[in-house]
Amino acid sequence: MARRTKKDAEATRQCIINAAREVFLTRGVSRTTMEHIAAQANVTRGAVYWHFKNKTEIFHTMREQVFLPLIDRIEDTLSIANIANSHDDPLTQIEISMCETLYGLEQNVEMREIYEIMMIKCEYVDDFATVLQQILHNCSSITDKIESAYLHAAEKNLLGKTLTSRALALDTHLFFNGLLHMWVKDIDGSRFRHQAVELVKSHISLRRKQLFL
Amino acid sequence: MARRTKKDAEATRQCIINAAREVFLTRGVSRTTMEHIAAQANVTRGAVYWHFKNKTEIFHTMREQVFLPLIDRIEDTLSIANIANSHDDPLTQIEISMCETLYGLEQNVEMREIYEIMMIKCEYVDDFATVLQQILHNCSSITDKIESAYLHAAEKNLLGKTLTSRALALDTHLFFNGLLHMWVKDIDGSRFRHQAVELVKSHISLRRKQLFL
DNA sequence: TATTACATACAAACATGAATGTATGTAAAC
DNA sequence: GTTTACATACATTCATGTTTGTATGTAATA
Repeated sequence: MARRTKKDAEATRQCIINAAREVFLTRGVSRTTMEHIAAQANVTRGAVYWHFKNKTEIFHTMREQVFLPLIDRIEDTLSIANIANSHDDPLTQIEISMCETLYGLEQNVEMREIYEIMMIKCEYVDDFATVLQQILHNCSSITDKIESAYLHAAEKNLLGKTLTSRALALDTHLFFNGLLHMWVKDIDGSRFRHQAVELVKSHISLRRKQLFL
Repeated sequence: MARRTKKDAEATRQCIINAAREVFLTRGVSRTTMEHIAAQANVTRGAVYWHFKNKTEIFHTMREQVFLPLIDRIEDTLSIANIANSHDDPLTQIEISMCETLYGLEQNVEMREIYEIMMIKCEYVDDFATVLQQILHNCSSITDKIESAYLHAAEKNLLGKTLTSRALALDTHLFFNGLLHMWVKDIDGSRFRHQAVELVKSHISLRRKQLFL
């Protein structure tokens, strides 16, 4: 086949990224070869090497395409401005933020698959070690956002316990991190997925001050 | 080199397992070759193939050697008999169980490394997919144990909130799962490791009924 | 408008280096 | 003497990256 138009080329490129995601998911990142990706995308390795330097570059591109917007959205939902302007109280906002992510996982196949790849189909060594650093950085950032939401909640006297907002935020973040991991590992959906939202609500309600004691 | 005594052979075998762990940690499981392992153990591939069928078998052996006893210990600490007989209350028992695991991670290099390998240096596909199932099974079991501990706590009127023991147990388990993940990923120890025990205590104290309201 | 010159988007072939598993050799233990 | 515990050598497969070939798009030129 000969040269295609720019639009076609871009389609090919995206096709390769999608193919990579599918193969990564079934074979794991390390065991996936350029040939696997090419075959899945119905092109030759030549095409793949034309668009990407190597497998690592495909991985990073794939990740950034779905993951970074996602992080942005979470951070946005939990931003101070959003918390302050919302008609929901801060605790509900935290709850909503987590539920939205879960909803995204349920609805968006790409997102679900990339999460799965990053959690249990990828080895964080060499070129991939930097991703870990980015993840840690994102975690810090999100925890900070949650903390400030809890601070707001404390100001509004919504919290029942005397833990610091920092401790609450870390606890929430670790809970949600654990939940996402189990959500992904629970492939058949029987153990966690069906009750994930309930678990989030329980988690938040544990923090809420009980009225009418 | 020629034939050694049985004792020597067993030492060689263990040496290979240790070598594998070290190489898995730095190179990831997939990218580790039999040659890498052999070199690290100061033997040839011949020796490795004599003791193990292939890399997967080494991995499973390594994992079972450290991980299974660990699970047993956690389950033991949280067993009904232990909870009932202890002079500590059930909530403290849960706290102790988690702290003991953290202490183990801090003290035991092998345990720490294997955790790290299993969490971020291994792709759960093909032969390794079964490990995921085992992990899920262990998780269920531990969550059940935590739940029964919370039930005891409820009976003793130690809990502050009206959540079910099941919900509390799942929340705790997810929290701890998330904590372990961050503990492992936080290689330089600056973000989580130093405050891990505090986080566990905060988590439990959130559940405890406040006296003198 | 037609021609020219070049860049683009691949396919196909090639060269090289691993990595695996197996087969064979061997010396010492039992 | 036989088995054990390896080391060494071999055959084969696989994956990578590069190079080369080529048909077409595209833009400048005349």
